[in-house]
Amino acid sequence: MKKKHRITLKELSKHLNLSASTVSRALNDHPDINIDTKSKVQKLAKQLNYHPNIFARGFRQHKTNIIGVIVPKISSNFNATMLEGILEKSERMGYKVIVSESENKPEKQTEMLQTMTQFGVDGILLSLSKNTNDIEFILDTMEQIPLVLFDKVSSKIPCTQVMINEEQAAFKAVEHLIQLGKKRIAILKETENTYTSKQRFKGYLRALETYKIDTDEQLILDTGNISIHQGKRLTNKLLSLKAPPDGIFAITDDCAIGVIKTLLKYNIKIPEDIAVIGFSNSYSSTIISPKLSTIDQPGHKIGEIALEALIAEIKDESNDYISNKSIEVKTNLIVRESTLILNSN
Amino acid sequence: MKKKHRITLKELSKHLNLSASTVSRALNDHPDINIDTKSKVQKLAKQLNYHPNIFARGFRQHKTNIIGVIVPKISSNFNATMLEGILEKSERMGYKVIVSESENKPEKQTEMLQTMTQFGVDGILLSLSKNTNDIEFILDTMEQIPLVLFDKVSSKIPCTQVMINEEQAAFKAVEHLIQLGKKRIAILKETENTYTSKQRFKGYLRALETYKIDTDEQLILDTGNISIHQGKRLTNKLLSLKAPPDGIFAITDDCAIGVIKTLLKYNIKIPEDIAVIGFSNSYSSTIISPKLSTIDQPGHKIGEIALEALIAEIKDESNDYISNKSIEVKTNLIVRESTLILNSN
DNA sequence: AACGTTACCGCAAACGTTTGAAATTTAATA
DNA sequence: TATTAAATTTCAAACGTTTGCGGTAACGTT
Repeated sequence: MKKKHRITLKELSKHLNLSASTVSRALNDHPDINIDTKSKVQKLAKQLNYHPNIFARGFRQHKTNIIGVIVPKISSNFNATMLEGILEKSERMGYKVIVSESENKPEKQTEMLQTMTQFGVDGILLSLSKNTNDIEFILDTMEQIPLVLFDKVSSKIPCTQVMINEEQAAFKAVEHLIQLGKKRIAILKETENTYTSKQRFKGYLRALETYKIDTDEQLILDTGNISIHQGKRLTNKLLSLKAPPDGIFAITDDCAIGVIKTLLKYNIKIPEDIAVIGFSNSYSSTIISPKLSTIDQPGHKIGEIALEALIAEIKDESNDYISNKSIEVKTNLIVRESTLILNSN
Repeated sequence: MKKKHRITLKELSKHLNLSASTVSRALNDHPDINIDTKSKVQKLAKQLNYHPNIFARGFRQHKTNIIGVIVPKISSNFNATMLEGILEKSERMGYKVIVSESENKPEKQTEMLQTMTQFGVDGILLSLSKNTNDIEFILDTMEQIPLVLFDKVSSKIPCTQVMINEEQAAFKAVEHLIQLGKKRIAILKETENTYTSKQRFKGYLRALETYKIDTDEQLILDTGNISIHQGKRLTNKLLSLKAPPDGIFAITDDCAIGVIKTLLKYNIKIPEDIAVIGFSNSYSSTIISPKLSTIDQPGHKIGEIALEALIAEIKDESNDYISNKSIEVKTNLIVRESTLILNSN
């Protein structure tokens, strides 16, 4: 299909009997240009529906006003929510966003990182894939263009990172269980020491310690690929214990849903016999019955803040200063039926 | 932050003692170039990590290899799934994708359409916002660049469209209910005549007609904003009928989930007393208990096909030929607990 | 009247690549 | 060997914009 002819600067300048440079400056509100000519130019530009050729401009200015976003999986609701935040903010800041997903494969992530830099994005927003062990390439691209990590971050990478305080959020979740009167609280976490899993586990431990509850190895379970299915499996394991738990903290909502489903299967009362809490405030957590208590992660906000931070770095002219601050976004405990014990006084 | 120097065509050509044009052609596998020089050039290019400046190229060639995608809401799981299909396919075809969402607001949609064309995308993939009444602007942009509609489409817009056969899918759903022995089947649809709602309603009617079941106005309910909440409300309405239904077809899974929740509240047996079927095969449909029967829409595939169709149009040199074919993607009936009647023989 | 300032505008180069046409080399044919 | 054809390479222009620098005109100041 043939594109329609689009009016150019030169043509515009001819219409006005001005030089292209003057028109360019007028359009860009350069102080050298008389206010009257400015308005004249801008008026005609609007009239003729002139729009600068973004490629000529980008070509000239060595910047694209495009930022790249890489997430593990775009169809995960939480990632999509963060993306919304990013999109909304970027639009307001005059940036375009190109997105892609690593499918949680480090190779794919490397590949995307590469194509994006090659493509010429001004900066990259990255949420780490699972099993990102080889940091090399990320460090490489960081030398080329600004990069900020969000959500799935790593302290090994020296750049600004935007995330929630996982440890504190997990602490809140477990504390909530304890305040319900629960004493034997299990945690379902990941085997691999992802940043997320590790931090949430730390929060779990600190909560127990704070409230003087002994940890019990039997109540600390982990699995490779945390999911509904694994939630079910681990719950079965917990139930076969001589002293089963009275509260379960699953580090993802999905896993917690698996927990609830098998608890229901055995007619175990939730939360009276066993209370359950998840993490994420996913949509499904409101569908399952009993509704799942969980930790709300403000995805939208994380996205917004990450984008802001990245743009700040893009605009920062200071040479190869590597900024390195962690920005933590607050979480909220959301109490629903799976931990809601009605006062029976 | 300062970007690293990237090697250019000229520099590369100097290294090789060749002209820039030869190098350019060698890299692009032009038949004029000797095979030996080609390989020599390509080797050094790789070695020096040469990558063409995308903007210089886009500038020169008047194309960007970027395609724009606009969906109503990116955090809707189904949209995200289609996006995955688009991303995957586009990557393989050498296109970048920039995405944005209209938030189901026609004004926003128009705005996005505009910025994308201005930006210079090679084509647009659009899933229509609700209440898109003013088609004017879409028609306008269609004159400028190729555009294909997907999922949320409209027969009023003369362009190629990729979608599921809504009518047939709805027919299947209702037929399934009928084959269960249900006679009084209600439908929960949208008040506004969206393409989707209208087609699904047609399928409902055709199924009843095919199986010689009279329609009953009382069983045809609609609501403005179809949702869990509305599903609950409408179910209450249905249950207060003198002759309540024995099957309910909700045109979205969310709505169907609302139905199930209130049915459970009144201890109505699903599916024995009332069977329920939804539409979409959303993640939640597997979370709710009983698990929801539904229609699977192959989102991934729709995305892929839509992208293919768009690229075909982009590459189509024929002038302003407006292609106008509908591509229908097959759906599958998914039977789960909410319509699963065990044979009691 | 001569000079310096200021305000405004145009010239021309530059960005990195592609591409039509011309130029050169090589091979093929008479 | 001369001539033509084919294969390979180079030249130079072009794409649309921005920007350093130089130029002009108008004005105020000595």
